[in-house]
Amino acid sequence: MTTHSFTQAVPVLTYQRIVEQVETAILSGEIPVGSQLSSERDLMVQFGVSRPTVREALRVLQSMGLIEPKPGTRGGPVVLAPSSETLGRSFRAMIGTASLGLAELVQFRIVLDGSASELAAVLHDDAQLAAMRSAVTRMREAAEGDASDFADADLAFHETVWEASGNQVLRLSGQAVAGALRELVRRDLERGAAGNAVKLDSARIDSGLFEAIERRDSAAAGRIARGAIADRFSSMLTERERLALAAITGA
Amino acid sequence: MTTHSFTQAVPVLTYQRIVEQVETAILSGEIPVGSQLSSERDLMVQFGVSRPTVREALRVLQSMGLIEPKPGTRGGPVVLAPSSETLGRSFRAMIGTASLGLAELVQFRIVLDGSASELAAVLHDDAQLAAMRSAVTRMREAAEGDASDFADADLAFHETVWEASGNQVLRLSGQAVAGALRELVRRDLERGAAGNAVKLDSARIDSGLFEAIERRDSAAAGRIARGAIADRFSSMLTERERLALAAITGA
DNA sequence: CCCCACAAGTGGCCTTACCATGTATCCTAG
DNA sequence: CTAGGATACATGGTAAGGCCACTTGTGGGG
Repeated sequence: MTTHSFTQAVPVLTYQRIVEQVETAILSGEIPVGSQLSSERDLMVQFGVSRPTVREALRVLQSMGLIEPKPGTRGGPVVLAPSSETLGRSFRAMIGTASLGLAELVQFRIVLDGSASELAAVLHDDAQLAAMRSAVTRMREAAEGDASDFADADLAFHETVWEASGNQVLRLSGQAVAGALRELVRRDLERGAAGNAVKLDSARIDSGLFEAIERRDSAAAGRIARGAIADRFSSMLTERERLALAAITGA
Repeated sequence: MTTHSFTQAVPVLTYQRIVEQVETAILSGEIPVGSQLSSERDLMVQFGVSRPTVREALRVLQSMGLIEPKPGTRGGPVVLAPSSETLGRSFRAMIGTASLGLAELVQFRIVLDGSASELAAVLHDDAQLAAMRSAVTRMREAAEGDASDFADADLAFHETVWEASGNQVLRLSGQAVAGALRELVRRDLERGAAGNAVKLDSARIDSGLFEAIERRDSAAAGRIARGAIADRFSSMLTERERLALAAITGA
């Protein structure tokens, strides 16, 4: 018996082949951004398939953020400039569908925020520094006032830190995980008296983080950012989970 | 003139509304992973639309990695467990269209691998340790042999580290970014004589990482993992990008 | 008891068709 | 000659109906 390695004989879906052809053509630059493909009716003769099949392929490409429909004469799908939107959606989908424990999200957030703060300390510019300063000020002002104002300022501060890190991936994944966490702890923040103390604490810590970034102290910025999140959520974790956190907070 | 804030009057595409409904139902956990939706023919009466419209919506959900078609009696779209595949595709798409720099991806990988290694050092169990040991051994054996064997062992090693970190988000994100990077450096690894040296280096480094994890030295594991990736890709980065890397490698 | 053939249901794909809308052209009024 | 608008055409969005290959479940025969 000759052992010959055969290749899989799975049927290749026709709409998928259209997606692949167009996708590689776009990613390789063969089809430049801003140009437009033939209309659905033209594509259906070019590929030799029916219109619904062409449309399914175009929908997939559209959901990948590669094209956008454009009606009218001289219309046709236009090739889009790549956007970070789909990447963020992928993160959200992954976090949303993965049945995640709070500890995993907290760990991930610590990792992201810590690194982003380290990078921001080295790479920030004046405008970003000003934005951070204003956000910290707003946090302090809102610490005893409306919870949503405070949350907005808090979010704006971290948003700027992510931006100052100069890394889109950090920013997008940070947004995704922060959003998921916010959902989980909403009740925790709103329950009465303890709220103000927590907010004052957060304001003080973020203030310290800001100063570390301002003096470009990368190590301190990372340490503060990591510790802040660990403290913020430690009361909601088990002993074992707190122990694991120690490994990445560097404390 | 009364300034009343009107809401956008853009027509909402029907297939898009189906996508949104199903998406939120899945992401909120209302439809559990592993279960299956009604068949296309049932969905088309539930939503009161035609089958092509249902199919377009299902294609989009499929391209997001949320569902998978399943033919046959008692069939219907099944809700998938989260995968790193779509996230990796988003990375590759953004790299391909040059809206994401290699440096950002490398930074992200350093952050993820470093933290995963720190966690793995603290949290690993015996089975995972054995798997890592075997992978490292296979790497050494394949260092002078087939490139794909080596890559497989290398991948298996890091896979186990991610798993040992006990954090699904880290694992999925790590897989995604590693997959995207692997695509980019494939040529780099295969080009002739330098290949073996690179592979021997990698094997030696991973071996050191393994030992650090084995003796539960979290700090060392993180340092080695970060340095390994920084070294591996430093030749593909600019001077300024290498400088930013220093902020997160802790070197 | 096991195995296999058959029936039913599913996704994949096609054909045809209609509608609302966006674009371009041309024709008219100034 | 120009500016404006009405008209015709092409585009995407959606619907209805139908065929095929394949997967699955089940019941009948060994």
